Amino acid sequence: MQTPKQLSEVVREWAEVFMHRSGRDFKRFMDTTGLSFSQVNILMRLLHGGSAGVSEIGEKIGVTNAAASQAIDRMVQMGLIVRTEDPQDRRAKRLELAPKGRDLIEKGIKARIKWIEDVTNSLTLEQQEMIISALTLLTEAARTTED
Amino acid sequence: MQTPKQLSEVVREWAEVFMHRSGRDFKRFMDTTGLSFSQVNILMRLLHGGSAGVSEIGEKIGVTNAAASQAIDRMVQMGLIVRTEDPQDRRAKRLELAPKGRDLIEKGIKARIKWIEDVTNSLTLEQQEMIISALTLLTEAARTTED
DNA sequence: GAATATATTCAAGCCCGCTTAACTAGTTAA
DNA sequence: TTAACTAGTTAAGCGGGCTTGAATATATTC
Repeated sequence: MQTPKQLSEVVREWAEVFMHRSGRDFKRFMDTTGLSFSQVNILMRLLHGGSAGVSEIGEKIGVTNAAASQAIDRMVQMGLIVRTEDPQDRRAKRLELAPKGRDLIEKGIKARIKWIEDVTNSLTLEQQEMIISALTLLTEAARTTED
Repeated sequence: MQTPKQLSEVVREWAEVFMHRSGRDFKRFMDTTGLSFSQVNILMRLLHGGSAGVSEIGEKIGVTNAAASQAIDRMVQMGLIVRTEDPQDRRAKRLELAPKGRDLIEKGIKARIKWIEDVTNSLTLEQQEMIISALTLLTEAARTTED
């Protein structure tokens, strides 16, 4: 067994547990907020990538511009997203998270990972330190290769 | 800054990156397989928890028994799930992943985490070892507190 | 064994997100 | 300044997953 193979195996098992457990929480989040799968995806993208245009978002989440426009419009009316005209190109709109939207999606993420905190609380400080180092490393590495 | 606070912060950032990146792949997986959000959830649950009954699954993924029954039936016809009568209670059905279904959902998971492998490949062996240890720890801890 | 409860399925209909196609407005270029 | 192109919105309609309520079959209880 080589290290790379072990690593991919470990990642796979971790992902399996993670996806399994966050699935139900994700559904509950959609139900309680009244947001669709695509809408949550949009909020996540805005949280992570800052501002963006309508068609850019549609392309990223895999729907038509029309669908993206509709999904966004609903969230603008809910006060989750701020839609302003792009001063450079007045055809285009610039979309950003409103404070309310940022708060909502961050709360959603927190709810989906709360069980991890519960799990890590039962570990020793040394183990927690190791996990901090490892996840920091992973996060930073991931951010250097953004899409 | 206490260690617990750092840890939760690190976990939150990691989760944010993870969810952001797997969102698009998840959508693509649904589109290419023709499966709904609930159906993927069901496959994930069967992969993780072994066999289960219809209403048990409905409850776990947050829909009515009727909805679960329908979603499952479609996947039985697709050959993804095996539905057999429970010998103990012939009213009940026992659902299990068919080999085809197991294969499909495992491929889906792999596709959703491929970017992690790409990311970790650029790390040193020592760093990889640390990540292996940390994720193994997390996975095992999570499994001791199953829902 | 009659009544009640449980597990699942069936049937009808609703709701909502998505797509296509048309439309508006603004930009670019000849 | 006209034509072609781009960004976004709007409108109409479709499809599919969901819910409710009834139906079927088996278990349990008295």
